[in-house]
Amino acid sequence: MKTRDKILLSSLELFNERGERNVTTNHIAAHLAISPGNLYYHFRNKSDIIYEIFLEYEKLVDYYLDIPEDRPLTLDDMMFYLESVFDGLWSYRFFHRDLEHLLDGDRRLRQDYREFTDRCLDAISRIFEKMAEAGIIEPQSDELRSAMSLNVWLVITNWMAFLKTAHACEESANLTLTELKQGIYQVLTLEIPYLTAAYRERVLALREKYRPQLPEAREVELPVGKTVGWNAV
Amino acid sequence: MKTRDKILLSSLELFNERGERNVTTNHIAAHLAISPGNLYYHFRNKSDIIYEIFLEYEKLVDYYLDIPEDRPLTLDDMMFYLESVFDGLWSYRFFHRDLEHLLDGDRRLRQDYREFTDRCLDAISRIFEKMAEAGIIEPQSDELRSAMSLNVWLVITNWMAFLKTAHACEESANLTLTELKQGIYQVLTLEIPYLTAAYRERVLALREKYRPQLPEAREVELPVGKTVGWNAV
DNA sequence: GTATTATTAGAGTATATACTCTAGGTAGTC
DNA sequence: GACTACCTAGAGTATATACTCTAATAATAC
Repeated sequence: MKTRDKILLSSLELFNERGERNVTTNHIAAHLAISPGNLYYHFRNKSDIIYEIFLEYEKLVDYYLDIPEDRPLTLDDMMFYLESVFDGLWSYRFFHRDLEHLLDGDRRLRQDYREFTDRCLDAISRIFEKMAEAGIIEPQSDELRSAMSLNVWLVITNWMAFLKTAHACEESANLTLTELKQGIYQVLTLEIPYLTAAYRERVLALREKYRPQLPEAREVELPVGKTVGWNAV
Repeated sequence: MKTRDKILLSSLELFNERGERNVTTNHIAAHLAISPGNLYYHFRNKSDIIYEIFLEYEKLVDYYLDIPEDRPLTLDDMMFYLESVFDGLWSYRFFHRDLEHLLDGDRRLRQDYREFTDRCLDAISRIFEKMAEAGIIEPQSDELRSAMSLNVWLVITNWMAFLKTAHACEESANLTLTELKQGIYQVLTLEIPYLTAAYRERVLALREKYRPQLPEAREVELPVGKTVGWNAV
């Protein structure tokens, strides 16, 4: 593999593990056992590395969210979208973590990210529209669909932050893809009231698969008698 | 005012304006025209300052979310909760911005914040419960109510980040309280399908008051023909 | 007044971070 | 073999940041 690609790969890996804020260009170089000078031969600065990684992320999500216009959507499609989006979120999880700071440091990125968000919101809205056409959910007004889509976006993009801050016990350490995908449970919660009678039971069954499990570690840690909070029933 | 209080006040102000990451203890001291030594006489370190500010924030929100158990809830109550929570969010807006990093730097804060989140989620859930008792929304299962409350929390706490990243045009600069409160529109969107016939129209009317206005600046900046994205109808 | 305590100034330090610069190596081509 | 384009090493730098230390000053107690 070319050094340039190795730098991108290692950067992504370190960013995801430790957070962009805690990874310096020197760390990246050290991790690859190359010199800082070498790294800076391939990239003008740290922002450039981040920007290139964003372009990959963007490409991936755009690919996932390409909605077929020649056929109706199925439940399988919907689950594929959800699974894919959370996979993408996982692979580039450093990105939404320090988003605000990243955008403050790079105008291009800010502009591109805004357009990216707009595209995603349009895609979510379009998915809802086609789900209504397919009889999975009741049709909604454009306005409601837009607002709903935005709520879906907020839940999706911030589920990880919630896990890391409110949920994780120690040091926000080892989060798993499985835990992340419990966000699908939350997204499907948003859809429940709009489901048609024909599909309601099937979607609820799918949703059950993502229901968060009570983490043992946490229960042990809590004082006896205390509620488990967000997960309590 | 005592120097100690002045430090807390200035820190909050600077953190809110520039983000915690961009404000050093030296900045705070300079802003107050005191010496770094003086600042460190009053606080052991930067984390201590942040922690004290968090305690204030926590106290404020706990006060707002104190739910009266001796009478039913009204629509006015609900709007008061929403307005208050967003006011609090505004006053301490630096906090949710760099939350993850702040928690990584202070164990006490991590623990306290987790308990704070749990309390807030319980409060939201309790509000839904009492709104059902008051006939404003249809009653829901415990499980659904918990999941809903969590979604409400996600929307509330991340609405500002959305505005700053996806919405703001330049440098995520001047955000106003009014814009922030458009988050109420999003929260009420979550409630719509559960509203009872008796209250539906009234809540929808309240919601309209918070509907986001198309920002002129943004439309001008966009290429002709491009959709406005999250706000498009 | 004197002793004690609380407060403040301000120079200074250890560490880190993004990034530069020069010199040299390597691979392919004619 | 020499020319060229690409790649790499590694020491070095300017700046920043959180924090310390000492000495001086103000406030208070007795």
